[in-house]
Amino acid sequence: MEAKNTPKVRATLEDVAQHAQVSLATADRVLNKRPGVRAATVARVNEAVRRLGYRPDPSAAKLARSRLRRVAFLLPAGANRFVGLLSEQIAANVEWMRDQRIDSEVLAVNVFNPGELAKALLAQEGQRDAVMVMALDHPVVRSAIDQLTQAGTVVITLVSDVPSSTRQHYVGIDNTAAGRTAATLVGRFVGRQPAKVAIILGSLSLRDHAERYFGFNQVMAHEHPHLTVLPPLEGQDDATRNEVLTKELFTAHPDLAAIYSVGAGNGGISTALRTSGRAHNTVFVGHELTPASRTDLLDGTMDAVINQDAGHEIRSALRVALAQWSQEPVIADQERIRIDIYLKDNLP
Amino acid sequence: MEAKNTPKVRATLEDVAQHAQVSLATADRVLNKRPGVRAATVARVNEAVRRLGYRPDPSAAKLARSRLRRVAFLLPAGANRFVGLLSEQIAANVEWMRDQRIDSEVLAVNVFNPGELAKALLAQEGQRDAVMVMALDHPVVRSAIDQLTQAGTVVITLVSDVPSSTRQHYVGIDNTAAGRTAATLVGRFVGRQPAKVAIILGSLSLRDHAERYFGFNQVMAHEHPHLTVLPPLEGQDDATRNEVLTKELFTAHPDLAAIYSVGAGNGGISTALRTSGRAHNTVFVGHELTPASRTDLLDGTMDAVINQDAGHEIRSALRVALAQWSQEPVIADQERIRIDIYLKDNLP
DNA sequence: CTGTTAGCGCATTCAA
DNA sequence: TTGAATGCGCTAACAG
Repeated sequence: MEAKNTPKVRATLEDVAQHAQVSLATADRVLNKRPGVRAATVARVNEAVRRLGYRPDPSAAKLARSRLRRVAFLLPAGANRFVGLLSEQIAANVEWMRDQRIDSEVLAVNVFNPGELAKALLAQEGQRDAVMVMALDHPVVRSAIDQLTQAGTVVITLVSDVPSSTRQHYVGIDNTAAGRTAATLVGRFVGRQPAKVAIILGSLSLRDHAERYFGFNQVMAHEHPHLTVLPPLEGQDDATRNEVLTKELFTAHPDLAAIYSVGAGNGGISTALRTSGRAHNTVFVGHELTPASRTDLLDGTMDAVINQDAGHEIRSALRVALAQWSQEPVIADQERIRIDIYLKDNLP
Repeated sequence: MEAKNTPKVRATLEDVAQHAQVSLATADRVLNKRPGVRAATVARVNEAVRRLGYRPDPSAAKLARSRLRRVAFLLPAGANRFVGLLSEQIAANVEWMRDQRIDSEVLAVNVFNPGELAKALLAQEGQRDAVMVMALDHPVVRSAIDQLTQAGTVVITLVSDVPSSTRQHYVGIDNTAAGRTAATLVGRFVGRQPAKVAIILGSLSLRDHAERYFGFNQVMAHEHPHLTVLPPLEGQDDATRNEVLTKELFTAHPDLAAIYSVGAGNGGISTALRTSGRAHNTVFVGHELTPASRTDLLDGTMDAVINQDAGHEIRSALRVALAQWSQEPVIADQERIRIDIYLKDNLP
């Protein structure tokens, strides 16, 4: 059961250099893709790397490196609980980042304005080794991302993807699957009798919201045809607006059986449910585990919360960046962000 | 938003030594709790560590260390799918372990025999820096664990805990909560009409099974009183036995509404459900995501799978050990093993 | 009980 | 375009 295929004594860059008949410095140059080495030499070194199964020792590399890698997190400005969690997790990982020779900074950006976001992105060119961005999927933003990656900056999209861009990686959940998951929960919790289901979301122009909505409808249509899905209501992720929308919903559809909240601002929905005395007989499924949604889950106002772990997302983004810079290995299934389902019973 | 409280330039052991007026070697001795230093000197060094906010650089420490830390994984012998997943994950992490100066070995033990397990544990004394064990909670085992930790070996229980022992850490889920989670799923999926629910488990003498059973009953009794929970059936985690038990269940209770499978051997239950044509109208909730349970979920035979991520458990155990040995930081919420709920829609 | 010293494997000047 | 030399922060062997 032991790892017998990996040699007990690891090849060093020095070994590679010897086998390739070059100096340590040259070997290092080709390893780190630095210019100023003849093509033939590059080939020789790479061949030696292959033959020896060389992989750099991350510890040695970090110790020797003087310069810190600079990374920027571009997060939406404004008070969104989930974004707050992301910031907290960034803060919680500064020590670890120091150990990894990473220096990070959080920049608040008005994400809803594509122009501003693009400007903020472009301002990072040359300033950072990586930028992690919770982006709006818009042509202007896409092109800014592309320009950044051209310039050699690692770009990682966070939570909401910009799939058509050249970003190196997306860290976040599959939002269509998340929508489907919500639908199954709602469908099974409501039961077999015909009923109405409402959807409240921030805006259909947000990629993640649109995808969740799509997934939700898919499953509803195919697997729960006895349930009627009402037209989606856009509350701009605002609790106050959501509260109003929810109340209107109740008057228009006294027989409403369930609500799926796609975005933020769940507090408003909870309030409406509670004040109207319908908290326990309306199925309410929403996203993101926060102190508020946790309470709602425990007191029965919410029935399930679908979550993406902010801590995992931050660490994953960082690990992926590290892997891009060096030749460090990435454990694929460790970097897959899961769609967590929380009931009152399995809260962390 | 930047980390302004942590100094840009990190204190080194050398700095600590200077401030404490000792040599590097002595500083290192007290840092690593090695003997042969006067109490007064120890105090001076520790004071300097505190004042400077010193934390060792893990990269430097790993680079300098020649000896590998030796860890043993003691896993149940015999073909259990989940245990297989654990082994796979160990294998998948050998590269990473090498980077961390860890050398691991997997030992198959007959876990159901306390004497054998204890013997295997004791055999590790002096041989390993840490042992990760999927243990049976039994006095003989507990005392073996205690003896190991006395000897300075880090012991980490995996998947099933031995709480009364002096093991440094438990890596696994809260099984009572997992049982509660299962109950809520079953309760909500079955609906409001009175019905019967069956429980199949490996053995009530296994701590994790007993805890899940307990949690399940708790929630059933308090929140779903209209559901009748039948006496638990013990199938020894064996698929064949479970199939027989399930068939007997159907003849004895033609109106059975749900089955909660606490342990392994779900294949037998699925087979019984399918051959009797009840796969889609019996709620079936079980544990551990394997290729088989994944299929059952997708074809509707299973309704939910409660999982603990084998990969996370292995990496967590390793990280915790690393933290015990050195002063490396542990990110608490990263080490909490979550109770994952999988429906057909959020499969990874 | 304490100090001196020599690397660990790589990044990074500075020369050639 | 390439090489030699230095040092990152720590561990560990060796001296006293």
